Amino acid sequence: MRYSHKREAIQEIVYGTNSHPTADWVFQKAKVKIPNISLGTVYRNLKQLDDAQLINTIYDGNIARYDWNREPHDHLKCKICGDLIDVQLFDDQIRKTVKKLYKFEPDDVVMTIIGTCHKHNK
Amino acid sequence: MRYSHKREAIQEIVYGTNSHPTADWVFQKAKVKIPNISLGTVYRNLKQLDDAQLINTIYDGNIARYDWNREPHDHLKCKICGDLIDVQLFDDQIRKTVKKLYKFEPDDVVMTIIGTCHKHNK
DNA sequence: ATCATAAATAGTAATAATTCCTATTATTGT
DNA sequence: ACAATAATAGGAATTATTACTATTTATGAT
Ligand SMILES: [Mn+2]
Ligand SMILES: [Mn+2]
Ligand SMILES: [Zn+2]
Ligand SMILES: [Zn+2]
Repeated sequence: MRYSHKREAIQEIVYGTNSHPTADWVFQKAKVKIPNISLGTVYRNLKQLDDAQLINTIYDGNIARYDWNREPHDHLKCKICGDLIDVQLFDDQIRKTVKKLYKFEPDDVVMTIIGTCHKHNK
Repeated sequence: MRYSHKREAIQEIVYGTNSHPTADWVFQKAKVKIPNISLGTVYRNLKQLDDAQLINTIYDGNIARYDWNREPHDHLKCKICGDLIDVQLFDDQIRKTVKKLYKFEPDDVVMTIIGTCHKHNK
């Protein structure tokens, strides 16, 4: 993978937010710095960054979001404000369980807890 | 929600498989019994059945799949054959943890374990 | 620095999944 | 049987994403 000015900018944008942005959000941000960038370039580079293990792709319903955080972690999704919040839970036991009980070799545990975040406590 | 012949057929198709079918798969099956059914009708009715809590919608990457199994459960996704397998894990502790640690009111825990299923053991 | 090679890009077309629209049809209560 | 209106077919529209291709750019070798 050859160096590219645009890929660097795209990576910086993803690394600069905790909001798990969509491709289009990254595109809008990128346009401010690089007015002639195209959405296809954003998608291509996000995919390359994912392939290179520099970012993660997560699916929020049927839309892809990107995450700089490569540590194994889970997400809380607030059904009121839509926020995705990072949480660190322990799923070592889960991995062991599926391996023993289902003869399934786990690779990655993807967990999202849907509910209501602290901002909406009355 | 008024009775409809087609909705009943769609529900029966989803209830008749463990494969977590896509809308298009349901559409293909439905066409055998009801040749003039349209894909829009399948989507509309799957949504209504979900709203009526008769089926569940799950997202496999960025594609919607439908599940007759309304019991809280998780899925193993095999990255080789693509199969989605039902598993019952315990997430009571997870619910308590996010409630206490993150003041987050959990509603639903969605968990998918990606890996390799038993069929591919050498 | 010049050049050659191929990766990266813009701009646009194409695809895939899903939703929307509207004239017609079917269900249901009276 | 009839009226009210939910459901439907068929097609258009939308949204997210990928593919195509002529041009530009990075990079290593001369
Ligand atoms: Mn995250
Ligand atoms: Mn299931
Ligand atoms: Zn919230
Ligand atoms: Zn498998």
